Amino acid sequence: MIEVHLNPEQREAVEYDDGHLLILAGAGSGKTRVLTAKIARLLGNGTVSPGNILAMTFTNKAAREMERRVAVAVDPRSMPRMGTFHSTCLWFLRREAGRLGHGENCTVYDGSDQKSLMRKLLRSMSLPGGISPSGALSWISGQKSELTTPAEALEDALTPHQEALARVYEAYQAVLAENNAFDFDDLLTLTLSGLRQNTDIRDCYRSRFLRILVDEYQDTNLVQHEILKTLAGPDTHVTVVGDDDQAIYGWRGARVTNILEFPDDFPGTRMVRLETNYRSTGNILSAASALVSHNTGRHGKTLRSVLENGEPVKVQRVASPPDEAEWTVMTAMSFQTRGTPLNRMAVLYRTNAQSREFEAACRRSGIPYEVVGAQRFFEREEVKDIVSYLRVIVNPRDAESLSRVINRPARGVGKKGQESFLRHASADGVHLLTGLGRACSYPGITSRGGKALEELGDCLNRSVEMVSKGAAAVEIIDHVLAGTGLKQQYDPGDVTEQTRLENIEEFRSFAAQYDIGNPNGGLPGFLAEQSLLTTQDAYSEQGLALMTLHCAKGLEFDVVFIAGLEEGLLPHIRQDRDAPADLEEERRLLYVGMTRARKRLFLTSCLARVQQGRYRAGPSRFLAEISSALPESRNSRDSSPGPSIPCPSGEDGFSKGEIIRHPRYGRGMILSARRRGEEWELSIDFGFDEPKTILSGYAPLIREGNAPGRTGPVW
DNA sequence: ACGAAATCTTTTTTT
DNA sequence: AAGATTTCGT
Repeated sequence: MIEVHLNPEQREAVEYDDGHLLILAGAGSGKTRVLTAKIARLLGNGTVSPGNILAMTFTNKAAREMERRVAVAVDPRSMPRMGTFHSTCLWFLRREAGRLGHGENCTVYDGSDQKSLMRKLLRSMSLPGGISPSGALSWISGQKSELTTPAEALEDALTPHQEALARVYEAYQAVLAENNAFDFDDLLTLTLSGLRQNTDIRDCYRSRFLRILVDEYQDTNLVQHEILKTLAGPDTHVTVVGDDDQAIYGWRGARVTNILEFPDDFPGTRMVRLETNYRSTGNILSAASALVSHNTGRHGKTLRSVLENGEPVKVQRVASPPDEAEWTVMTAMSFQTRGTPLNRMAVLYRTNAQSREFEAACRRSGIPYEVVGAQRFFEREEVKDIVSYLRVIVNPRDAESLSRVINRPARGVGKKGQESFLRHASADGVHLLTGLGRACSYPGITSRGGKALEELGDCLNRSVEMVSKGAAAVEIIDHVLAGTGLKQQYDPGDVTEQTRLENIEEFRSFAAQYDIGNPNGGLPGFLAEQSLLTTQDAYSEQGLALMTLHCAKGLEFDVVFIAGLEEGLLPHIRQDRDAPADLEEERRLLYVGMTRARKRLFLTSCLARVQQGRYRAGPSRFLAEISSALPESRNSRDSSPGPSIPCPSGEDGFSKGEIIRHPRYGRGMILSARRRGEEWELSIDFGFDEPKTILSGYAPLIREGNAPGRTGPVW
C-alpha cells in the first residue's frame, strides 16, 4: 500500500469508514491526495473490492490521474469505476438501455448541437419575439436541474412568456426523442428517473456500490444530489468533498446547499475539515482570504499556510489589453529564464474572448502556449463534420447530425432538396439511411444530388454493417473519410485548410488511441466517451496555459497571472438584463483563481478595454478588497485601487468647446454634443478637413486641460 | 445551388 | 468587434 504523509485531519478522513463522511476541504488542502489514499486503503486492506467503489470527479482528467495513483496499489485490470458525474450517468444509461426502454446508441448533443436544433425549432414555432435560442436553452436547463417536466412547467407558467418557454421545452424534448438523442441535463434526469422507477435496477446498483466518493460537491445540482441519495443503499458509505468558498457554478443550477446540508440527507455523517494549505505562500493565501472574507453567505473557515510568506502579491496597472498581454508574457518569460518552466505558469481570465491578446503576445514572443477550452477541438468544423457522420452511423435516427453533413462536402443538394428529402423519408416511414437510397425518386432533388445521396447511403450502410461486426472506431473513420471525400474538400496548400487536415488526422489518432485502450468499445463506445470530454481533459501541459477562471478549477501553478481585474469584467456585470449579477460568486471565482498559485500571483488591470465594440474599464472593486492584505505599496502614484477612474455609470457629460484626446485622432475640440440613448454623439474637430462624428461609447475620450488633476477617461 | 456581400445578433462562465 | 445569418447576384 502506498504510504503517504498525512496530517491528523487528512488521516482521519482517509481512515474513517464507519459511515458517511463530509470533507470540507479548503483550497490546496490535499483533498485529491486524501481521496486517492482513501480508495487505496479500502482496496489495500480488502474492505471492499474494486467493483464496489464508485468515484466521481469533476473532470475525466482528474479521474485518470486518480486511476494512475490508485493503480500503484491495485491490479490495474480491476479498477474502480471512476469518471465524471455525467460520464457515469451515460455509462449507466447505456448499460441499462434495454431495461430502461430507450435506444442503446443514443447521441449526446453538445452545446452547439442544442443551439442549432433550438434555432430551427424556434423558427418553426413562430413564437412571439423575445425568446433567443440560448435564452430558451438556459431556461430549459434550469427546469431540468429542478426536475420540472415540460407538463409541469406549462402548469406553473404564470406569464405568457413562461408559457411560451414551456411550449418550447415540450417541443425541444420531442425533437430529442425523435432523434434518439439526449442533452447533458437529460443524462442526469434520466438516470434519476431510471433509478427511481425501477427499484430492481436501483437495488442492483445499491448493493454493487458500497463506497461512493464525490469530489467538488459544492458544484453539484439538485439532480445530482438526488441521484446520490437514490444510489446510496443501506450499506453504502458516501464520502463527499467540497468547499463552499469555491462554488462557481451557481449559474447553471449548482447548489451550495448540497454540501452544507449533506449531513441532513445522510444521517450520521462525520465531518472533517481540512484547513491546512500546502500549496500557496502566506502572502498569496492571505490576499485570497481577505478577498473571500467579504462574502457573507459562507461557512467561515481559516486556511493556514505552512509555507513561507514569499513574495508579495502584485497588482499591475496597464493601459490596454495588448499592454496587459505584453507585460504578462514578458514577465512569464523572465520567470522562465530564472528557472520556472512555462508549463507551470498560467494566465487566467474571466471570458474566453480575452485569450486572443495573450495568444497573440505569445506568438510574437515565440513562446509555447496552450489555450485551454476556448475553441474546443471537438467543436471545430471539420471535426464536428466527421463526428456527425459517425453519429448517424451509430444512431440512424439522428436527423440533426445527418442534416449537418448531408451536403458536406457539397453534393448538389441545397436547402430545398434537403427539406424534400426529410419530408419524403419520414413520409415513407423509413429509416433515414434507407431514404438516402431512394433519394433519386424524391421530387425536388436533382438527379446529380440524388445520385450523390445514394452513394452516401451506401457508404453509411456499409459502415453500419462494419459496426455491427464490431469494427474498431478508427476503421469506420477511415471508411467514412474515403467514402465521403471529406478530406478532398480541403486544399493542403492553404494554411488554414492545412490545419483542418491536421485536425482530422489528430481526431483519427485520438480514435486509434481509444481503440487500443478499449478493444471492445467500438464506434459507439468511442462516441460516448468523446461526447463527454471536459475542457480540462484536453490540457496537455505543454506551455504557458491560457484559460478561464472556471477552467482552472482544481489545477495549480507556480506562477499565476489573473487578467482583467476591471469593474464589469471581474466581477462580470451584464448591464442590459434584469438578472442581478451574483457578486459573491464572482468573488469566489477570483478566489479560486488566486488559490491556484503556489509561489507568485499577479493581478493585472487595464485602464481601458474594448468589449463588444464598446469601451469600458475602471479597476475592479475586488482590488480594493484585497489591498488590505497587500504590503504597503511603493508606487503611491496610482496604487489606491479606489475609483480613481470613474465607472461607466458616471454622469460625466460632454459640452461644446471642450478639448479632448482620442486614442487615434489625437487632440480635438468638441463642436457639438448630443445625447444618443446611453451615449453621446459628438462632432469633434481634430484638425482634419471635416469634423469627425464619434459615439462616446466607442472610444475612450480623455479630457484635456480642464479640471487639473482629473485627467482620465470620460465615459 | 452556391458564393459574396449586407445585415443581424451577440458573450460570461461549461457538463 | 466578430460571428452567424440572411439576401442577392450569378
